[in-house]
Amino acid sequence: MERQVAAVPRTTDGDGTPVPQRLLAAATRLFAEQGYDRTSVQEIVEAAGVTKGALYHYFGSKDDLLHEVYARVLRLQQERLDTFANADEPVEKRLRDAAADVVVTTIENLDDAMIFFRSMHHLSPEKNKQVRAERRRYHERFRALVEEGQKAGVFSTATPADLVVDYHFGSVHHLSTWYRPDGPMGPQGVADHLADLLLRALRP
Amino acid sequence: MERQVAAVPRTTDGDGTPVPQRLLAAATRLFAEQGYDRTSVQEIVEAAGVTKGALYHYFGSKDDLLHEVYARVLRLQQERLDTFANADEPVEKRLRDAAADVVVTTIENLDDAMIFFRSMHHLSPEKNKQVRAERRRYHERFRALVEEGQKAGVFSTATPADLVVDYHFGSVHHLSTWYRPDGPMGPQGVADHLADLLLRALRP
DNA sequence: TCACACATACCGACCGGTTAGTCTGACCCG
DNA sequence: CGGGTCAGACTAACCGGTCGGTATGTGTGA
Repeated sequence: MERQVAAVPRTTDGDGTPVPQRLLAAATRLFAEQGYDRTSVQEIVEAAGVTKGALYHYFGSKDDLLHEVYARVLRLQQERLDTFANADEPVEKRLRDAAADVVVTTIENLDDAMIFFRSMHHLSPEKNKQVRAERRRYHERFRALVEEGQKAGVFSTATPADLVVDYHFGSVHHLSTWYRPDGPMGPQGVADHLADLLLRALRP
Repeated sequence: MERQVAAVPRTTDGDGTPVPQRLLAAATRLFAEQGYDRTSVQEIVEAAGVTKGALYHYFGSKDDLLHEVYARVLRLQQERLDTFANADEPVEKRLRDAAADVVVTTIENLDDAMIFFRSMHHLSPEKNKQVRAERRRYHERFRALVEEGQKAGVFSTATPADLVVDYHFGSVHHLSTWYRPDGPMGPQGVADHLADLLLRALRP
């Protein structure tokens, strides 16, 4: 017999997942499918099997819901990048691994990526600022990798590191536009190719 | 003394620009600033100095207005690409020129680019399909350039041409996210660097 | 019995689109 | 040359519907 942990709300309906997670999952799917503005809170609560009262009990606003989606993705990606970037490997391998990993995880969470790039401007100014700040941290960690390689002489210095990073993230950003899971290439295959292009462009 | 050309509507108010163009310009600016869904037709007509009747006299729907913005951009970019791709030059110069040019024109029309990548999913399914088709034509002309170079042996065949094109357009797509006109680098500088990265990645 | 976790019912604002009508310049006919 | 007429360009007023958000009620486990 198990006791309920106090921090977890009791109601889980037929499903075992707690309500806030269910709301977040439903919102993520619907935002990706229809866009933020075209998804009504009514749709979200219906998809999660609750009512608006429940949503506004856990989240301050529709905007908050979107912000939570962002926070989750950002945290995940920053963790992964740090792991790869701080590994005990030569810089070219660390950069390649990090570059390929962001492609794989982006493909594996295409919904989040779609929302991320399509709906950022729907966030309230302050939340937008906050997200941008965390995003910059991510960008800078990645850029540091490139600069490290440039200083060590294994990467070309022909292009400023900032631009190199934007170049690569552009292709990541773009994935949600063209990548199809039923296409000829799997996530790892795409990741290998894109990381390869980056490394080839950086050859001295 | 001049006669009015019959094809041009008479009313131009204080400004000399005809009403449909004014509506299109106002819509472009507002869509880029606030997004499609958050821009009401009321805002558009107020910015253009007319009323809703005027808008619906010239355009079938708000959706039509967006489609017109797309059509203009697509036509422009396809023309420019064709010019560069069909020039009498070695393939590596044609690719470089085309790759750099799309960066420059994108930066020079950042509003349109922003709308393009952020609001495509707001188009009605049929208009979306139409835009996608024209966009594919563009993609394929670009890809043909890469393949031509690969067959000629001047570009590496390590990466499928399709992926190379998506890689580059990813960075173009991404421009509206990070490029700032008051930043340290001008359009041509960015274009040179991005084209350089592409060509370097394609070295055999 | 009290705090929490929701459900129910409702609000004012605003949206895209429509409708009926007005103004005006161009053209035709005598 | 002149005045009637007609189409096109637009205006003002309005519509049904939907939206995000809220106020209040209720059941329940601790």
